[in-house]
Parts: sequence; C-alpha cells; structure tokens
Amino acid sequence: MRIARDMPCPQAPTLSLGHTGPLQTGTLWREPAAEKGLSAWFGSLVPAGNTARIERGQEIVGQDDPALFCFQVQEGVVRCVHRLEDGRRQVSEFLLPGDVFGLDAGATHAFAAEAVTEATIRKVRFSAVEAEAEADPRFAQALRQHMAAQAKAIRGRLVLLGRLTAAERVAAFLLEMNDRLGQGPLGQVDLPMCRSDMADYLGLTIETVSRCLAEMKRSGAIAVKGARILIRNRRALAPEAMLH
Amino acid sequence: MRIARDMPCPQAPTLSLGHTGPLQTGTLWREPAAEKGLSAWFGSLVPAGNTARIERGQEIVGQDDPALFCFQVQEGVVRCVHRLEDGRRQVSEFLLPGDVFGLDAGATHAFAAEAVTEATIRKVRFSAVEAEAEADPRFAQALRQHMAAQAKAIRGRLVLLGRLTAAERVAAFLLEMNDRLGQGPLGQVDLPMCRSDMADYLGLTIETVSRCLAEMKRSGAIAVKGARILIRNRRALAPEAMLH
DNA sequence: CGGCTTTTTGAAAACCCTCAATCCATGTGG
DNA sequence: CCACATGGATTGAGGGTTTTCAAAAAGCCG
Repeated sequence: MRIARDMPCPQAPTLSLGHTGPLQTGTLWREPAAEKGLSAWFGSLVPAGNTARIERGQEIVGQDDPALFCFQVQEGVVRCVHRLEDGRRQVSEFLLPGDVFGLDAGATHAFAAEAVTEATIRKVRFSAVEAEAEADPRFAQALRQHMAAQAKAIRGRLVLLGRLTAAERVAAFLLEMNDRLGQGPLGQVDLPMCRSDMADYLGLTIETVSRCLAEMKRSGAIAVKGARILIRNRRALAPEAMLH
Repeated sequence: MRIARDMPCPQAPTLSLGHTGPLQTGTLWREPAAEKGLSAWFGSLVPAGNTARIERGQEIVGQDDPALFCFQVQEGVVRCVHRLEDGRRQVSEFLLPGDVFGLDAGATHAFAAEAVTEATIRKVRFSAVEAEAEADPRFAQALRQHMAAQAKAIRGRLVLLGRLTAAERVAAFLLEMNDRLGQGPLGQVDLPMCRSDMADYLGLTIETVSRCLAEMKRSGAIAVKGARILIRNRRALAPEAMLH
C-alpha cells in the first residue's frame, strides 16, 4: 500500500538561479499581440516590498489555506506539494524564478507550496490581480495565456505519470529541467531538488530514481555527480516514446 | 515496455445524459459575484446552429491541430486523448454535457477529442471568446474561474496517477462519475465509457480495472452489471487515503 | 575526524502487466 | 427461435517492473 517513508528532505545546493527563465516560451494563445508574458506583468503589479524571504523547506502556503494571495518566485525554487493523509506525497510542479503560482486556487489552495531552496517570494493579493485584469485587457489576456500554458503542461504530466516507464519519466525530467534551468554549457543540469522531491514529482520512489540515473550513467547517456548532471547524449533520453 | 494493445473501442450504451451536470460546482474564485458559470455563458455566445453531430468514436479535433476553435458538449460524452507514437494512450479528461474544452490549447491542441458516445458539439471560434472576454468583464471572470477550476481538477488527477493504487484509482473514478453524472437514486452509475477508456484515464490496463471492480463486488462495496454500477457502500470507496 | 543526512546498491516481495482463454451480450442470418 | 459471429468484459497463470526493506557508501558540517 506504499506509505511514504522519505520525508521532506530540504537539502541540495542552494543555487541562486540568477537568470529568470524563459517560462511559457512559445505558447501564445492566438495572436502574437501580447508580447509581455505574465511573469513580466507581475513584476510591475505591486510596489516592490511585498516580498518574503523563505528558508529552505519552509512552507509558503498550506494545503487548503484560503486563497487570498497568489505568488511569484523571485529567487530560488519552489515545489507544489499534495499530501495524502497517510503521508504519500505528490509534487505537482517545480517553480523557478519568474514563475507565478497559486492562480488556480479557487476558494482554497489545492496544494502546499514549499521552498526547495532558500527563496524570495512576492505575494500578490487576488483582488489586485482581479482588479488589474478588469483594468487592462492585455493583462487579462496574459493571464489567460498563462493559465492555458500551465494547464497544457500539467496535461503533459498526466501522460508522464499514467503511461511512461520509470526510465522515461526520469529522462523526461532531466530534459525538462535542462530546458527550464537553461544553465550554461551544453547539457549541464544542477538539480536544485533532492531525489525525494524528484521521486514525488515523477510518481516513483527515490530508489527507483537512483537506479534509473545509475543505468543512464552506465549507458553513457549522462554523467552524475551528486546534484550535478551532465547530459552526454540527448538522443538517448528523448527518443521513441515522446508525444506523437 | 507496455505497448497499447486495446484500441479505441467505441462501445457502451448510448446514454442520452439529458441533464446538464452541475459542473464546476463550488469553485468560485474569490467573489460570489459571477453566479453564471462558463457553461451557461457559452450557451449564449454563438447563434445556435454552429453545432455538429458526432458519431461514437469519431474525432472532434486532432492532436496538434491548430487551435481555431474551442468546444462545448451539448449532448453525449467526449474524451480527451493523448497518444504516444507507440500507441500508448492517456485519457486526460471526460467531458459531459455542458462542459467546455479546448480553452487551454495555446497554438495547437495538445490532445485529440473523440466522442465516447454519439454527441452534439458546439464549436466556438477562439476569436469570439477573446472578443467576448474583452467586451464583458463578467465573462472574462467566468473564463478565469473555469480555467482555475479545471487546473485544480487536473492537479488532483496528478495525485491519482502518481500516488494512488489501482484499487484507489478505480474507487475514485466511480465516485467522480457518480458525482458528475448525478443520476437518479443513491449511487447508481451508468458508465458511458468502456473499460479501455477507463483504464487509459486511470493509467491502468483493462484487466486491472476489471479485477478491481470484481474485488469491490466481492467485498460488497458495489454491484456490477456491465456498464451499470451500483454503489452500495460509499464509505468503502472513499476512505483512508483521500487528499488530506 | 565523527555524526548527520542523502544517495546508492542489493535482495526479496508486491503489484500490476502481459498473454491467453473463457464468458457474456448483442446482432445477424438461417 | 436458435445457431453463430462479433466485440467487449472477465478470469487465470506467469512474468516483469517497481516497490519495500535493509545496509553500505558518499556528502556535508561542526
């Protein structure tokens, strides 16, 4: 029955992740009209200052908290966590600098958000977002685009969890992170999260994740050195199975 | 490596599902202001007539089709299907009368939509939705609420696929359908989709789905008669594991 | 260098999948 | 009206992938 054994585990190197990733890339709704992504809009939404420094492992919002705010990551990395009563965990998303989260809350947040690394978070009142959406149609459109892109991404993860093998999931994860972190030279990925977070994101156990990485190392597809991973053969990670 | 064997399988009784389900129930964004759900809005959006009758198993939109339209189910049931090159399938959603889909398309639809039963579908141009959103703030808000509710629901399915056992998934599915179909007397569910669709929705095989149902039958939690299922002991289906 | 946590590795077990046969419902034709 | 064919659902046996349990290895920090 699989009771979660591995707990939170706030570890991994404290990356600064200075660069504000090009999130939402390429997903325009219909018109190339709104060039300004939601990430940029949020920057100008609130008089700077309504930000909080969050320590590694600390909670930003709790599961089922009333949804008064939504958030933007300024520095660091955040995870969205869903917990079952018996301790099982599912991480539904990792958020990097620039990313906005909590918009899809409804009355209460469906998940807890926790700092994977030390992080700086901007809080924005829902009422402010609503007001801005009514005041500026371009913001409203950016908001819709963002929500659409996010929904699309989550659907992709349904396929991952429902139909990919363990090895395929880990491979997909490495490529996703390589894309999103967009760090330096060809294929270097400094994972900000620990194995336990990876496992809960991929619907696996830490042991399985570790074994998959070991196998990829053996086959020469990657090199592993703790949290630092080097993608040596991108082909070997993506190939056959990907979405038609 | 699990190659999909069970194909589409347009079967199951052709239910009429006359009633327009209370979708999106309870998930207001912040204000109880907008009482009118997106479902109702869509009804008045287009001069009736832009609807199509779709036969069971027929495709409504294809995976990767350019996103010119979004859709509303008027009668029947629709499934959103993601296919991998090797034939593996993931059903990301079932849509009932009143439900709107395709809003989260971006440039192209991420999934194919197919009729589970004979269905009537209303097509609405994206441009019309955008225009209406800019013209009427209440519509824009309903749109945001809808997308938020949908994102929340999909996240719930991430937990299901990532962390629930086969039995728990099937149980959750029965309860979901019982809720959404809202048919007659206590706990009767006439499933409009075949086992293969259920399996691809739950990330399982048809055999496993069948075995789980058999086990629930043995334990007295449900009665099964083909596509008709009777929930005898709701407790036995929901209990321990549910979201904290 | 200890003491801690995380990661890796190993062996055994569990769960779910695969393959294959049977059952059942429906529809057709003699 | 019944034999037969068809397609889905169920059931059984066996195997594979992933999990569980357990221990060793590797990092990190005082």
